[in-house]
Amino acid sequence: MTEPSRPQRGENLDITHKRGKPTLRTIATIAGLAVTTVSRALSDAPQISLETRQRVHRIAREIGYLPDRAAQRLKTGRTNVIAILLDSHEEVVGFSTSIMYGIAKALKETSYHLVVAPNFLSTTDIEAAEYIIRNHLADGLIFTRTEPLDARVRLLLETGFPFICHGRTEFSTPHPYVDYDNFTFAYEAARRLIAKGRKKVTVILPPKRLTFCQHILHGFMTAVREAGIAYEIPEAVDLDTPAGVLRDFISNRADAPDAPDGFICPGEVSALAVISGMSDAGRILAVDYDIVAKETSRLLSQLQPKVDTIHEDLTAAGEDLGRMLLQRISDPDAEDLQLLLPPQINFPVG
Amino acid sequence: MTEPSRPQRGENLDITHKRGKPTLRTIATIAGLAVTTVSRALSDAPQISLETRQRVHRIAREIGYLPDRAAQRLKTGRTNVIAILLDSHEEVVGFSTSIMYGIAKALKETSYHLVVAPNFLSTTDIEAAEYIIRNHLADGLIFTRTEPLDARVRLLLETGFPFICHGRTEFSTPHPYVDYDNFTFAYEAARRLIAKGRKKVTVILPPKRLTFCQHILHGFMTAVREAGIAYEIPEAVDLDTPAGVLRDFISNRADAPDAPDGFICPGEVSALAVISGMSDAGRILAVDYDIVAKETSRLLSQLQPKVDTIHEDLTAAGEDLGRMLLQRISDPDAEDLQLLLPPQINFPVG
DNA sequence: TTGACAATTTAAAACGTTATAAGCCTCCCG
DNA sequence: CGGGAGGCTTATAACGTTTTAAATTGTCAA
Repeated sequence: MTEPSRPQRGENLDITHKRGKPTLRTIATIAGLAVTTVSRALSDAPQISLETRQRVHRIAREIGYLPDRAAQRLKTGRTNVIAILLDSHEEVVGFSTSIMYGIAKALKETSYHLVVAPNFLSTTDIEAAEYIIRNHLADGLIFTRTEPLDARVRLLLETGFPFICHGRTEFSTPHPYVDYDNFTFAYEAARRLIAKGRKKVTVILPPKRLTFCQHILHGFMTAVREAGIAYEIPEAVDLDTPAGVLRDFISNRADAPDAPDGFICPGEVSALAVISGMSDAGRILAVDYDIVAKETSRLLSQLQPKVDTIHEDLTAAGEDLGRMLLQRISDPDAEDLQLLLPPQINFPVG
Repeated sequence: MTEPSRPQRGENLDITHKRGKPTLRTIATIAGLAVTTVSRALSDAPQISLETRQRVHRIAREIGYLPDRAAQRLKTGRTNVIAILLDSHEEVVGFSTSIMYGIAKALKETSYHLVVAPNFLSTTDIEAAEYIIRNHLADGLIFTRTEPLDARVRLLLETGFPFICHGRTEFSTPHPYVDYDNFTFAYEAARRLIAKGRKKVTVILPPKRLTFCQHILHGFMTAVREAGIAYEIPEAVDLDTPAGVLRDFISNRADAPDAPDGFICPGEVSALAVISGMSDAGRILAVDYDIVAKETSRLLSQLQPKVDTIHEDLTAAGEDLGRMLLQRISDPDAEDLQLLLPPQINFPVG
């Protein structure tokens, strides 16, 4: 199978290259082929004979050849880079690490790298996106915390740049997204509280500008209206409120008349803050009040087993985001790039 | 100052380029200069006249020129990439997001990008580093959670590849690092507990293989010996123990004889787990026992103000890591690339 | 025997940048 | 007036890949 005496046409038989790394030329010299042939063989072009293709692949594997990203990028214009836009919100505990881990998982075995593009490259996050598009710093973009008429989405749709976001929008043009079914989360959470016999329910909403705030509110109100139960929506606090402020708010509210006894917390920190606040007011969890919380780690359910939890798997979401963005990049007309992930309900029986 | 009638020597006066992006040639055409000249002018080579340099810079700014990373990388061999090795440990809440944010902050305004290299590119984390070095996928490496004879550090020292780690090692060859002064943390934490009149102190240690476990133990033991106070070191649990397991362990221990009444928790989750466990055993924080905890967010002190906290600013650490790695890259002989960050003690007076 | 054709392989050019080595002036000195 | 010497600019060649077009085979019908 090996052809040792094939005529070597390369004028330079020195295999070790200046920078030491094997290149196409290294393989070409070894195989006695032209660089072009090696290139096409490696990309499995049908014009290259099967035997040659296999031989080239074998040599490449043996000498540990890896195509030079810079050269490929320069030639093809493709960067093989996925950028993730971090906004400065990231102080919130453990938020995007899981998502990034998931994305990285999806990118494993592909030639894509994941680069972190913090929004403070520019003054606003939209400018960060603009900058990346204009200068072709990536082939695709991922970001989170969408708004109904998200400026980033608008820009990306206009320019036709591949992207996927975690969260939906209200644009009429469909676009790729992965989202968590927050309607169902809030609906089931409220029903759980009602089933437990709570008399007045409430919910710590995300900041109003975010799309999923509406979804949660909608799910909450649907369950509340179905049951005809009392409720209230705090205006002074949201999920981004510092834990200490939220805690004080809750404890003050508990001391006032008609305090709610059922809480929906779409985040672990808020659940802990509610527990602290209620505790300050002398209320005992599972006795005086109940909480249903969304958790993205196993932290809350382990620390506070009396909290009913509904899980959101952000690592899985990240994996979907990565996978679907790659699809979008390779096929601009791809369908089915919208995914709504179902809540994982962990209520104990009874 | 502008020279409108300078002879245009380029044969191709078409400024708009195929891919639309301005290149050196675009500037060269506009300025009536050679590409080489533009290149050197932009890098402020002294051989180029000041006037030309300024003119070229101005044009570049006006048309929004940004050098092509791929071409630069191909030509110079420099990738302009910093890679951060994530290990799968990242489930732990909020760990590396702050560090990454800090690194990104340090890389802002430079030409460096931050890429996330999860260790599962390969089976072990050392292989991930090997892969990156071998294939020149980055100019420098950042990683965390070092061990005394860390395999990654050994490899990087041997190959001379630029890196910096969060945490120290015990190699005789000095290398760049940023670390938190965990000795002082543990020492001051123990002294605080002792000052509060606690009779028996304990500490939840990090996994033993990590360098900073020794530092914490050393600080702890120093304070304990100075004061001649009772202590114990739990063997069955560590900082990576799931919160629920730790909680059960603490509560069981509290029910047994000679239980400690002073806890050092070098992590927020462990502090919350200890509080839960002690609460299960009917013990009340600040009455029956005290905790001094390390916190990397403001979460714990806001939720549990009775916990004494010592702060570790991971964003700042990340910024130092980024900044110092860039120094190391540009000057292999740079000194002073070792930084020990002091604990920020937040004990209330009294 | 000669094209024609398919099946392979190849040479050459290009992507945008930088490094090397020249080039072209102008000025000054002998 | 010849010849450097500076001061500034430039042409050329690479980096490693892919693309376009062309060349080299062998095969087979006319």
